[in-house]
Amino acid sequence: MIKDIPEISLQRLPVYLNYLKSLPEGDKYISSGAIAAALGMGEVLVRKDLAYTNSSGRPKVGYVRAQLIAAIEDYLGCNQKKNAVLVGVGGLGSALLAYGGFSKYGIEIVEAFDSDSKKVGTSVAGKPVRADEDLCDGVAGCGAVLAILAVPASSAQAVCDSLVQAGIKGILNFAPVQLKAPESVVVRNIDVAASLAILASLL
Amino acid sequence: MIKDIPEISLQRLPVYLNYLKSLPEGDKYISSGAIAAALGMGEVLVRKDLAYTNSSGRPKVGYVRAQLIAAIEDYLGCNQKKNAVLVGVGGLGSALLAYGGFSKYGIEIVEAFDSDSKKVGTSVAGKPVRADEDLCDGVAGCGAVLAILAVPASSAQAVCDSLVQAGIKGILNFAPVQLKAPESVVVRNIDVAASLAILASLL
DNA sequence: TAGATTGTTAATCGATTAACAATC
DNA sequence: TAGATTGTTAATCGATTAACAATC
Repeated sequence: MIKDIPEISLQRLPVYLNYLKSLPEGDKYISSGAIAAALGMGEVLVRKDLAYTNSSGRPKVGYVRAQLIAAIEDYLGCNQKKNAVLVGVGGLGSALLAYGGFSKYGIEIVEAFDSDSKKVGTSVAGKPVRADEDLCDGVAGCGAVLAILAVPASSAQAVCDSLVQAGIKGILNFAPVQLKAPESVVVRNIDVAASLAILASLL
Repeated sequence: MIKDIPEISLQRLPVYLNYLKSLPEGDKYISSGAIAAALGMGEVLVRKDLAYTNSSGRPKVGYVRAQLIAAIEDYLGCNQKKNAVLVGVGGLGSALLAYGGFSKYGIEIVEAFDSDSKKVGTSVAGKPVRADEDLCDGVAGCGAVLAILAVPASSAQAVCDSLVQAGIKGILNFAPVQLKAPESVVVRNIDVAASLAILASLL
């Protein structure tokens, strides 16, 4: 699914989606200007972003809110169920396993992996924790294409290699390391500490 | 501390920092080309970014690794101790309270707040959990300028208002809502589910 | 019809990259 | 000296914004 959308526009789609969903049921129509004002951005930008999702509005009235939500959800693939695995059942990993927010994007974390034999065999938030060694089998078994990497920086690259080997196509990495992976595998990073530090340095 | 650096360059500084720190002690010098190759970016970009930190290299040899680390740390304010509070001691909040990664940026989470009276009075990862009502006093008492918002979307705006009232200047928001705050308060968002959805839609 | 709003084309702005002089 | 690397200026590229025609 190669998309003709700048990644920066893509990143704004969930923001629109959350906002549109938060609107009262009664609001049938919404204009790009209203969205822009609520989110603090330019209205042309909003229209351009929305245009990528194949949604369209009516001059004078705006967009039908329900249609717009459906178009964004469709574009983001919320209706295509995707399985994910999580590696690293520490504090963050456990919290993500318990987090229900992935489902609105059609994503479910189905299995977790950890190197700690004390955790292996248990289940967290109803999801089985398996041994790192089972990663390849596990990924194949559950048909996961996505992985969340929540292990310490020191083991992140090794786990990444295993995930790639197992056939994972997208990795969301929480370890503060630049992972090396083939071009065919998409890696994105979230570094919470760095994000807070950046925020602090803007004050 | 108004910085003459594009935020996008600022965001790359922690990446350089992590990489430089990961290098073996023996490596005294490092060139922009080597950094660029390791991180998969252009070498001119690396030099431009590094130039913002007031570091400088020597033609032919490169940068002194230790100096570069010090310059980036200094620029990011890692040497100025900053206190943060965390609101919402759920799974994610607890994980962040236990996470040690903030200290390398000079940030410490000193107190937590939660609306659940069962949690109030306990401590998580050695940090006291207080009632939401104590937020204003707590922030004043510990001199925090930063806050991590890890409450459900439904209460995020109300907590944000309290944080602003309490004098917090920067908020890292994990709830999938666009917070309204005065211009003088910097808000940045991390939406893990949206990040994974975006990643998925790039596959 | 007049006015509001969309969608698109052109202009601007900012970030990245290319070219190159300086220098060690 | 020759070659590698920095730092900066100019060119390119991409994203945002402005202008405006289309339309309901």
